[in-house]
Amino acid sequence: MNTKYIGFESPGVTVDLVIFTVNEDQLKVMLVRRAESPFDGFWSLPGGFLKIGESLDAAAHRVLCEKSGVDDVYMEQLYTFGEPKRDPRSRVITVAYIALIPWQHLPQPESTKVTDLTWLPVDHLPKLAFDHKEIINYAVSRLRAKVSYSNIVYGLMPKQFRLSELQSMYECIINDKLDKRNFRKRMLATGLLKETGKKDHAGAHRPAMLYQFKSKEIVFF
Amino acid sequence: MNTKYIGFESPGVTVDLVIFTVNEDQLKVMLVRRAESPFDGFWSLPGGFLKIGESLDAAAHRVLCEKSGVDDVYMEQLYTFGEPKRDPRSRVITVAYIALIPWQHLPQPESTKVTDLTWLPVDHLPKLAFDHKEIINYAVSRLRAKVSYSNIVYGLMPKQFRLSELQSMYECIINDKLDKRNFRKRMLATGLLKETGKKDHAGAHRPAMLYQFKSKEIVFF
DNA sequence: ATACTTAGTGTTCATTTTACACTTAGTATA
DNA sequence: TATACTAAGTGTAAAATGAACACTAAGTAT
Repeated sequence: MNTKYIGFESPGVTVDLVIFTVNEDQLKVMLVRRAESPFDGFWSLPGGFLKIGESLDAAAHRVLCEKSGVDDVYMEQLYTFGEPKRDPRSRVITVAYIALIPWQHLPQPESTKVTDLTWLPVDHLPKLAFDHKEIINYAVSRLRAKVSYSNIVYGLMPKQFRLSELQSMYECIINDKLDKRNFRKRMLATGLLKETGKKDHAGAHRPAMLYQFKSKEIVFF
Repeated sequence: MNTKYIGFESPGVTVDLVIFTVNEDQLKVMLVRRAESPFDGFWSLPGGFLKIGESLDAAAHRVLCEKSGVDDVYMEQLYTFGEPKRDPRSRVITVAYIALIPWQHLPQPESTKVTDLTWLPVDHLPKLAFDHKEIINYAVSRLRAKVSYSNIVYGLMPKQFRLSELQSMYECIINDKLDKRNFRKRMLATGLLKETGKKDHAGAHRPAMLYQFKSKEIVFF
C-alpha cells in the first residue's frame, strides 16, 4: 500500500467458481464450454470479471446464480491464482471460490441435448482451459480435508435424508468406505442432527428414519 | 472468464504481508507507518502493488525483502480482501500473505530512534490503516489453528534451540500452557527433530540439549 | 406366507491423550 | 569447596477415544 497508483497497469481480476455436487455416487464439478479463443471449445470453470463496486463475494454469488440458477448455498473463498501467463491474452488474476450444491436442488435439464454446461467427476477430467484443472485439484483437496474436521457436507445434502445417504456422501468425497455403526454413533454424537419423525419408505426393505440438520451453521471439530 | 475484457475498469491489485515473529514471549506483527493520505501516520501492513509480469508469490517475496531484509522464510497466501470501500481512494483488492520470521534472524535496529517500522503484539494493536486489523485477526486465527496440526512453528525458530524454547513458542502462539513431559514426548515422537550433540550452557542450571529440525519441510499431522 | 433388502443397534480391544512429581547437571555464591 | 539455586530431563497410570466386528428388525415384493 505504499506505492503510487498505476491504474492502467492493473491486471484484470476475475472470480472462478468450483461448484461441487454429488450425483451417481461421484463428486462432480460444474464446467462450462468456452465459445471463444483462447481454449475455444474447452471446458472451463464458470467465472467472470469483477465489477467495479462489487465485492469479491458478491461477484462469486452473481456467477453462481447465473450458471446454476441457485442461491443460498455454501460458498467460501479458496485461493487466488496469479501466475503471469495463466491467461495467454493478458494479465488476469482470479479469485477462486468453492460452492456446494445438493444435486436435488439443481434445476434438471429438460433433455439430453448437447449444452454448454456439464457436470463431470473430479477424478476423470479432460483437458481444461487455463489453469482450471489445477484450481479444481486444489479445491478437491481442500474439500476432502475439510470434510474430516467439519460438517461442511451439509452443503451437499438435501433438507431431509437417511443416515445411509449421509454416510454415502462422506464416502463419495473421501473416496473410502466407512463403518456403518461407528459412522452413526459419531454423527449422532455431534448433536447436530435431529430426527424428523418421518420415514422414507423407498425400496423393498425396512424404512429409514429421515434426519435433518438442526442448523445450517458450519462447525469445526 | 466469459465476460469481455474491460481493462480500464480493473481494480488495483496489491499484496499485503502479515509478518509474524515471537519476541519477549509475545506474538508480534510487523507494521509500517504510513507517510501519506489516507490514514497518514497510522500503522499499516507492509504491502505494495502487484507488478505486471510478477506473480503474486513473487510480489509478496519482494515486499518481504524490502521491509525485513530477510528472504528464505515460511510464507503462504492467506486470503484475498476485496470490499469495494476498503480503500477510500479507489477500488483496490489485496491478496494477503502470512510470513514467519525467527526474531534472531531479523537485523536488529541500531538505536531506539523513532522509525517507520515496528513490531507490535497482535493482541494489543492500535487503530490501523484500511482493513488491516481485520486481515491481521484472520491471519492470527489461521496461524493459531495451523500450529495445532502442523509443524509450522519451524518458521519461527532459530536453527538450533532447546526443547523448552520450542515449547515456549507454542505457548506464545496458542496463548496457553502445555505440559512439559507430554510436549516433549509428542515432539520427539514426530521424528522431525534431531539432537545436535551441542548443549546450551546459558544460565545457572543444568545445560539443555540443542535440537534442530531434520528438514524445513512443513508437515501436516 | 416367504424371501428379500436395507435399517438399526453394543461391546470389546487397542490406541491415544492426559495428569502428575521427582532427580539431574550444571552455574553462582558464600 | 560446599551449598544453594535453577531449569533440564524423565515414566506411569488412568481416562478417553477410535477401530473392529455380526446379528435382528421392519418393511416391500412376489
